[in-house]
Amino acid sequence: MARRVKTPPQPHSGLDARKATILEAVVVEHIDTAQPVGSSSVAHNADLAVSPATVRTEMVALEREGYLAQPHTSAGRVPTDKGYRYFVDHLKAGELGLAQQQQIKEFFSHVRGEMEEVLEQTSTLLSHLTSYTSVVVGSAHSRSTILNVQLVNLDAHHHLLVTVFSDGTVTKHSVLAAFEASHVEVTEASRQLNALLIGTTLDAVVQVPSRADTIAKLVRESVSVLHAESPTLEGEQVYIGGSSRVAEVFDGVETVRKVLAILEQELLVVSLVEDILGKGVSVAIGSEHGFEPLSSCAVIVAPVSLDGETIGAVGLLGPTRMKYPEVMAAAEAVSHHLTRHFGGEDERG
Amino acid sequence: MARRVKTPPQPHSGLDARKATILEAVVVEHIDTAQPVGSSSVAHNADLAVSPATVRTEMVALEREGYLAQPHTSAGRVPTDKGYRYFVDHLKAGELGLAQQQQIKEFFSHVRGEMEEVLEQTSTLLSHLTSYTSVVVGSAHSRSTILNVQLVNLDAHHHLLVTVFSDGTVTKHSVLAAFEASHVEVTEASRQLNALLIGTTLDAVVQVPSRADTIAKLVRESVSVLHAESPTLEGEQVYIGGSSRVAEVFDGVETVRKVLAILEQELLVVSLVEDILGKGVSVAIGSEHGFEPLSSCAVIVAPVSLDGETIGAVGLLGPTRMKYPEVMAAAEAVSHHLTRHFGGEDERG
DNA sequence: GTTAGCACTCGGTAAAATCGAGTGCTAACA
DNA sequence: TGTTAGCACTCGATTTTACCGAGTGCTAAC
Repeated sequence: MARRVKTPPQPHSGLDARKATILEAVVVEHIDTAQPVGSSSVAHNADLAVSPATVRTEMVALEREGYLAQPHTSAGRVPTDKGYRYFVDHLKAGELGLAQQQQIKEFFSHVRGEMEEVLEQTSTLLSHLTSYTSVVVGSAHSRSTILNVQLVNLDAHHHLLVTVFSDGTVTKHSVLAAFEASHVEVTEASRQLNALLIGTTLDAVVQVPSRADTIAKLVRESVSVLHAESPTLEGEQVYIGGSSRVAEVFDGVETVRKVLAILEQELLVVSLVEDILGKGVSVAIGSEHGFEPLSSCAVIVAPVSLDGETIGAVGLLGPTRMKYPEVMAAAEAVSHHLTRHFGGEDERG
Repeated sequence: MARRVKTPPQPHSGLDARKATILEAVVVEHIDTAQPVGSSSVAHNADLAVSPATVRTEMVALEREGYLAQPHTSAGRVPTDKGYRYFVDHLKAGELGLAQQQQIKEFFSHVRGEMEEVLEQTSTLLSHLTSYTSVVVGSAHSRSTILNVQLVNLDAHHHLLVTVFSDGTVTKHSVLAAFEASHVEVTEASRQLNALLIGTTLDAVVQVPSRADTIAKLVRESVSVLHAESPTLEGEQVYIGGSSRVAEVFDGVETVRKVLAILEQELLVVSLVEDILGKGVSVAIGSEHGFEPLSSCAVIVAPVSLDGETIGAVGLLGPTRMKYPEVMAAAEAVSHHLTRHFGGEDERG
């Protein structure tokens, strides 16, 4: 699924302390106000003991180096993607508001149910916490082994193949047979399927009986249906929370439309998240991810793991001028809680 | 203000032929242009052999009777909800474009897979067909009987209860036991559960064994987990297609936000659709459904049935000035095809 | 009942005027 | 050499004004 190479964060050259302070001040204020930031407010705001004029000369330099941009002459400065990147890279560990910590704790102490439900509710939680749109991805189970298979007959021709995997996921597949099969035959086929499949993974090839009787045909049909499962499509669940936030945090109908259109395509969302996914909390700003229609967005992703393996991810999507510290902290906190939730004392969905 | 002779408000039925023609012309043009419609364009457009002045007098009457409204003096007229209602009620059977008929046929001849997937893809189809946001609801299965139950153990304490219903749906529930249970015990519990539950419905109470051994405890735990299932929440699937359309067809960020926020809440959507659901294609315009935040929307709903019973619905959501004829035709066509698809020759998900 | 004629209304648009935040530059200063 | 005050200048945003014209309601004639 993940195709593109991730661009490693540029090792930023210089930027002496004062330039860094100024850049940070610009980013912070612009995130807050959504307006271009002028030299005087920076001079006041940050505890630089310098005049606006000095700030201005520094800003010219920052602009030349690509950290800031000017919407037009005689306007304040606005951070570029590169500016945000610097800001994010030099962020000290974000702090999460007490209220939000409380909310997370509360949520995870009360939540219960299957993994699917937990993930779905988590996406709602995340969007409430951050007021951005959230994306929660539960990864595919193609590596899991089969714990149990059951062929259930609906009527003479229609059967349902229900498969339980070791990671707790369950799939069902219709098996439509051209021939009639009795209840007894289906039960026997079910038994044989279990003998064949238990312990194997989906992509493992199994030896199917070549006999021509009803039972063998049922078994063959079932196995082939199971193998036909597209490994990419199935099992990769996507839960999107707070899509209405898109209309709040982006301006411009066209942008809103584009972002919503992307969110509709779950496959795209999955690959986007997986591209960005790194070891800890990862951020893709503006054009850093390859998705042109999302060039005005920033995406924050944190992994969720079980037994050391990444089994999913939580993500947040907002404008490039999003509240990075809080949102990154929230993503990290939730990803931690989720990891503990699935790995730990509780049921494993 | 000059007081005129009061004419008692006409009961809905009235509207002589000419008024009806004028109203229809206004509705059609306003749906097309989104602009207030003036008397002269109506006089031209509709094949009335009358002058704009006459149209104007009629419009005054239509306004007095509540079918039309004026955004402000010296602007054209705009249909009210009542106006749209009249239009819809007096619509002759809508005709569907050939291209769209083709698209539907194509879709249903190729689509396959479980009901869930079909419904999901249908929602995408609908939104493509109509360029509005679509809602597809698959109704709950609480009335179905249980065909098969399987208790699978993940490890000593975690088990998974997988239930197959006669309508082809499958549910899973985690069963977390405080005590250890062996593979053999779980298998036996599974067997007993099948004996107990096959053929019953979810809300039927079953006699559970009162013994204190591991197997009996597993059985009791499983049955209670199954009964704990909220009958409203489970099984009622909602698929929303083309939510990005919201940003296209509504104007005003606030409206977009509100509509998206509603769509996020699946329960609300289900109850909205079920409220509107009638025998054939039903329409709710503006404030006709009780949802205040959707007062600028119209919703079109058509039922999907299996064996004479309603098992779901397809819906379309757009602004009150939506293209009723086409959209109603599309909803009807798709609902028909779906009904046939599930009832007929194909697999039944 | 219908229509032409007409004065009137009022939102929308465009041109003009104004404002002011913010800039870049220069010259003086530590 | 780096910093700063001073200053002229820029240019988007806002307000003001003027104006157009689509569309109306009314009236008087057909």
